[in-house]
Amino acid sequence: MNKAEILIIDDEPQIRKLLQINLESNDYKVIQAGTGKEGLMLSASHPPDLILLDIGLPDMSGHKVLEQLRQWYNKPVIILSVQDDESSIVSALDNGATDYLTKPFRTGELLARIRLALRNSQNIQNHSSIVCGDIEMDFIARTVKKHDNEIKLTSTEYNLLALFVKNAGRVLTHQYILKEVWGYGYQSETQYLRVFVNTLRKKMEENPNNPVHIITESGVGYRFR
Amino acid sequence: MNKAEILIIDDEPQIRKLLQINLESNDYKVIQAGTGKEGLMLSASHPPDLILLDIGLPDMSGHKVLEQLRQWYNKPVIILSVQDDESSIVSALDNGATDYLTKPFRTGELLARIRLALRNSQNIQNHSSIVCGDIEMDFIARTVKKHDNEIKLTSTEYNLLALFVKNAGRVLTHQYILKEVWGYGYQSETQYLRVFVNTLRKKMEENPNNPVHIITESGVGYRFR
DNA sequence: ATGAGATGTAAAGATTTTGTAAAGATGCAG
DNA sequence: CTGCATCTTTACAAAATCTTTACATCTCAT
Repeated sequence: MNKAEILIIDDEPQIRKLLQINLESNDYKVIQAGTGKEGLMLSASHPPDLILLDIGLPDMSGHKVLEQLRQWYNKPVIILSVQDDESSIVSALDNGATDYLTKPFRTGELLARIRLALRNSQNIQNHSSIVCGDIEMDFIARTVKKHDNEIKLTSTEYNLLALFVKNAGRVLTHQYILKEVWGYGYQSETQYLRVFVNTLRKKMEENPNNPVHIITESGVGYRFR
Repeated sequence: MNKAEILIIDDEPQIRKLLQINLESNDYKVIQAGTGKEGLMLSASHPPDLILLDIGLPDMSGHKVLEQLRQWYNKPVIILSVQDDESSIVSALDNGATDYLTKPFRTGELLARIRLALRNSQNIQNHSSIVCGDIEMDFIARTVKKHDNEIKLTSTEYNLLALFVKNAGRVLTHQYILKEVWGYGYQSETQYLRVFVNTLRKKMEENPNNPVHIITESGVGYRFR
């Protein structure tokens, strides 16, 4: 499982720094924005898994930012605010905020509420599976189906196929694949790759002699489509 | 849509009265319990749509009530507490609470958080029992039946099977299972898992040598189907 | 066309992971 | 205290997976 990415939208650099340190030490990846506009742009170009949004931004109200975000973004948005104002809280919660914390907040509590929000968003929506022709991969269940029939893959086979599917269409070099699936120090073991690509083809392809999914790019690597 | 039913578990009658008035005037149906035991009984006999749970109960800790509730109840549980104690908040949120409000709370905020919780929970179904093929699990009675015959399971066996059933179809890693069933610090005791999976298979599977329910995913974990 | 380097394939061997039985330890009810 | 149920630990068997080897086949520049 990859690190969850959290976008902080807050104009106070010292708050951002504090949050960054705490979040990163809890194994989240942190992205930062100092204005509402910048936050909206960043979240659109590279959607994070959760957004921490300050209500008191210099360029536009956090309420406005939330409203715009919710037109398309459906992952958690936690509001941070110095305003301990009930109408602000109620309005934010009724307009799509996942939670609302008043500054100064306690770090432990914030982290717990982030865990909760991420847990909920993972269970409800993101049953993210990718479909590539007749192949369907479910990354949460860790299963692979071909024509709705489950294919049994070993752990390494699954990791290899997942790498291919996540990079469908692009050529992956032998070295890169070996590094990602087997780890550092295996980058010259190209024979492993041949063996595993072979068994994957036998399991997935209609005709393993004439593969349509795992294409070999001679001298370079493999490509999935 | 019928009125949503809210169960209040709180020992202070004046708080219950205050909540009742506010909730009923917002078109919720209110049920009340003055002790943890009573709350657990009421929620089991007639599951409400949301529970407001006080931490400081006379007969048992609200944390304990929450833990027992979460064995089968997966609709929102909002904690109300006079303790503005970070460790209590974190522990509640990490153990299944939907939200945590410190008394004295503002009614408008509470109502907004209730609306939010109900909105979020609408998509999730609440199962007090689940049927998986020939296996039927009743989370309230804590019993398991195979072809309508009750299977006798120990507490640990039951917890393990419940975890599997609740996550049917997805691969659960050894570490995750150990953490959920045995707790932190047991994450490397994979041998426990082997022993218990073995006994579960002997009790549930038609042919334990060729299990159809608890599938092993070598190198990763197990999967229930 | 040809041959060297790259890739594919099958299968044996090595290693890791998992399954199983059973003995020892623990805790709890009567 | 005793006996029973359960959990923990140990030892070994069985199975699955990974690694290695040997050789077949393909590709492409000459």
